[in-house]
Amino acid sequence: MPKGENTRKHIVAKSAELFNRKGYAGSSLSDITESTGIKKGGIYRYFASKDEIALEAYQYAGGVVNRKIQEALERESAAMGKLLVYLRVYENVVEDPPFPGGCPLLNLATESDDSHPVLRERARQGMDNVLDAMRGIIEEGIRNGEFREGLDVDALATFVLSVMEGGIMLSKLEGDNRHVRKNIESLTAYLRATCLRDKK
Amino acid sequence: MPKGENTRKHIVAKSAELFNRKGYAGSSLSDITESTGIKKGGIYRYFASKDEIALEAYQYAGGVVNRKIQEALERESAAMGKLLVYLRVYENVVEDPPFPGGCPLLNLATESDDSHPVLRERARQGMDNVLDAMRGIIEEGIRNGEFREGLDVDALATFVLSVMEGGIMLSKLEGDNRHVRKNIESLTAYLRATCLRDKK
DNA sequence: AGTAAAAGATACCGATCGGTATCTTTATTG
DNA sequence: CAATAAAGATACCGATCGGTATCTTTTACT
Repeated sequence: MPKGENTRKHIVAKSAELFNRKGYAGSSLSDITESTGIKKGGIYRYFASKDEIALEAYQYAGGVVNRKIQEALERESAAMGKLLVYLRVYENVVEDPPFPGGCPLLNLATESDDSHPVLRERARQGMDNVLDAMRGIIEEGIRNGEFREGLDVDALATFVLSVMEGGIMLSKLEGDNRHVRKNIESLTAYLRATCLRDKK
Repeated sequence: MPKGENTRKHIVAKSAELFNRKGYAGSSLSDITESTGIKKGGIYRYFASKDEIALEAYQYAGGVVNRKIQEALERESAAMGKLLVYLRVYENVVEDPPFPGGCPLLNLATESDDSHPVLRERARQGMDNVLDAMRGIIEEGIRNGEFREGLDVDALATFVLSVMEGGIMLSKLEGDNRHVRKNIESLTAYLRATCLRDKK
């Protein structure tokens, strides 16, 4: 374990917070040197460009959030409970988000979709991963009889992720978790009313 | 009507496209001079700072979208139809958004919430306006018997706006309108199942 | 047509941008 | 402990940033 590996990880971790808070264009190399305590010379030893840092940073941020989701998923058995986990992780976005700055996917997607193809591709991968995971949960739910058959799996995954991301945006903007929380309730009602096999 | 008024509007209109596509931090004064064809000297005659341009630009972009929504609302009589209008306006976000760059509220909110208090305040106003309008539609729906009584008005407005914004984000990122479209169907099912008084 | 005011272009400001070359310090290894 | 390599700081690069002072052109009014 070479000495510099820790430095590299430190740069990635600190930059990830910066990028996720202030965006790619809104974060400068000087911001990075300031928050890491490492001068430019030290940073460019490990990364070839700001893009390269950002790519790893968002990967890292996504990984942190994903780990927390996986942990919470293990505590759920029902498919419905698992889908709701994605929203519950952001239940306290305002004061205690799973990663500082909120949802990395939301932040990266909205910033990059019209301007930065490379970062956009990273965002798209993140989206695909989440949608895939959700589809797996839904299909499992259908297989074991929790969800009705004939359910539009793609549409439900899209719906859950949309409600989650939209709620995060609103709650962060208002500075109040009520939007995410109300969405958890509304989505619960939706799943009960139109997805469950035996309506309880 | 002084000559310069047109110039001013021209600057606002062009800057709005820029900001909504590439963000506030991602758009430079040079970008504005380039897209407007007006040099810096001309621009700073009408605006004191980049912030001031951005403020008016997002106001303008929101106004354009809002006008299209109002027009579509007039063609709907039922509350449910009216709520769905907000999503339908973005039915073709990818190739034909109501404003270039997608939803100004979504873009401004995600960029400004952790970094730019002034722009964030503008975004919050936009959010409040939309939620207010939706609440009005819902209350009207309850009053005339279309929606059941006891409906959580705030929660429903939050839910509709969340599904809309989340779908826009996903569709823009994937470059495919399917997310917004599927959300229209899912939301329709939700409204039918849990909000309508007489389930049809 | 002449004149004053409004509009806009040119040229410049210091600061910061992303990035690099080079030097010094710190670790690692024989 | 000396030699060597890895790590990081310093100092600099040209370009661009947001913003301004000044000059020229166009427009409007008498």
